[in-house]
Amino acid sequence: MADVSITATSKPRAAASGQASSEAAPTAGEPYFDLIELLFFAYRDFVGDPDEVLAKLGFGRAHHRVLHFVNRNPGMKVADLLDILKITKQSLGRVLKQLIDEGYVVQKEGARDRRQRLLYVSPAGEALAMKLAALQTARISRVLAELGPGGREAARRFLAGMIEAEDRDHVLRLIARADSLVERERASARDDNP
Amino acid sequence: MADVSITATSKPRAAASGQASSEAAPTAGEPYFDLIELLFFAYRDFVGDPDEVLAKLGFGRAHHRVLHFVNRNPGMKVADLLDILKITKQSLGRVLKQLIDEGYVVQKEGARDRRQRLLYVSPAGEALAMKLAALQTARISRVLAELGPGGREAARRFLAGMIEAEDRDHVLRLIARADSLVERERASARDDNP
DNA sequence: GCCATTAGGTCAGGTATGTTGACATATTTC
DNA sequence: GAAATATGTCAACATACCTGACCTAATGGC
Repeated sequence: MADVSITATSKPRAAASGQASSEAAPTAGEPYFDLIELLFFAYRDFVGDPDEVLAKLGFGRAHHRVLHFVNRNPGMKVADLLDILKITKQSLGRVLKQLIDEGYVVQKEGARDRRQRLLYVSPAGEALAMKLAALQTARISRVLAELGPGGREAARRFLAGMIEAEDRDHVLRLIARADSLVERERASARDDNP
Repeated sequence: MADVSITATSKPRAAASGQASSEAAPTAGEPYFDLIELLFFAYRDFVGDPDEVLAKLGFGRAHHRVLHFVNRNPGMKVADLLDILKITKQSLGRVLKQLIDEGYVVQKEGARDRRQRLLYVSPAGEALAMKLAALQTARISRVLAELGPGGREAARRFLAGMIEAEDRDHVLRLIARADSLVERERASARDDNP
């Protein structure tokens, strides 16, 4: 990003302290412009790293989301994915088909319910998903190292709070369950006694 | 979001503690899946509030971004906006034209350089921009109230750290400068002695 | 066993937002 | 006067969404 020089009304002043001038809390309805804009820029760079890798494979952000959640929730149903991503079946169908055709995702018929097409990542799919997660983790790690102890918990609480109240518990459960799911998958890969 | 029940490998276990099981720090390259996913869900809900309002006006997220930055940086050049949004002139042209045609943004010829078309929000544009910012601020306010003192600064440091290092200083300057710009605009609207 | 429901897939067509590339016009700068 | 700059525009295209309609196969209630 080049310098953005506002020419019309710009006059020399205390501009550019480097750290956005802080702690003038938006008491009477003053918008939190700083956090609004930081969230915009932070999110863009956060998804930017994976985007570059994906573009080389002919994939986009939509493929990333599908691959990510399937990797995190092996054996999930198509309907679960639709629910998490909040997109339509048709939209999911297109990207899912590409991921399957190119061997990153596989479907298995449900054992109890044979209508279901349970979703799993292939070894290549897991490798890609983990590569993308590693890129994002690297960015996060750098930040948390700068923030020191408590930074992770603070970030987590802020972000969790930003989630729509109605969905928040579901999301937190999803994250917790996925953690234990992946752990269980690994255990049963080492040793067939989950 | 409905319940997402993973049927294939799911067995009863310590799932769903409500608060994602914490503080098992990703030491040896363990991805920060929790923060990755929280960022995804938080951002989606963060932009979701404005999206609803915008949809009723026939606008999309692209219009929001343009309107937001013009509101925050009155008198900015088209080139500045291209630089912030990192999109092409043609993409910007389409949404900018709509915002101008519908009276939310106005252009004025630059005084020093008459090639420039400096961008300003109209009163209607400012009202809309502030309405959208208020929605996002309401969400943020609720979170910060839950987090207690220091929450805002922690969130700001986390988000600022997530921005690409190369751009970070520019963004922080942009935010700081916009704060003082808006303040100055208001002062000169009250009293013609900036 | 019949039938409604469910899980999933697919066709057809439309919108929003982005892209490249090529030009055009006015203005400033050297 | 020529080169560079700020902006706008035309044309064509790609992606990622959407709505609506319709299909198959399997399940489950009765």
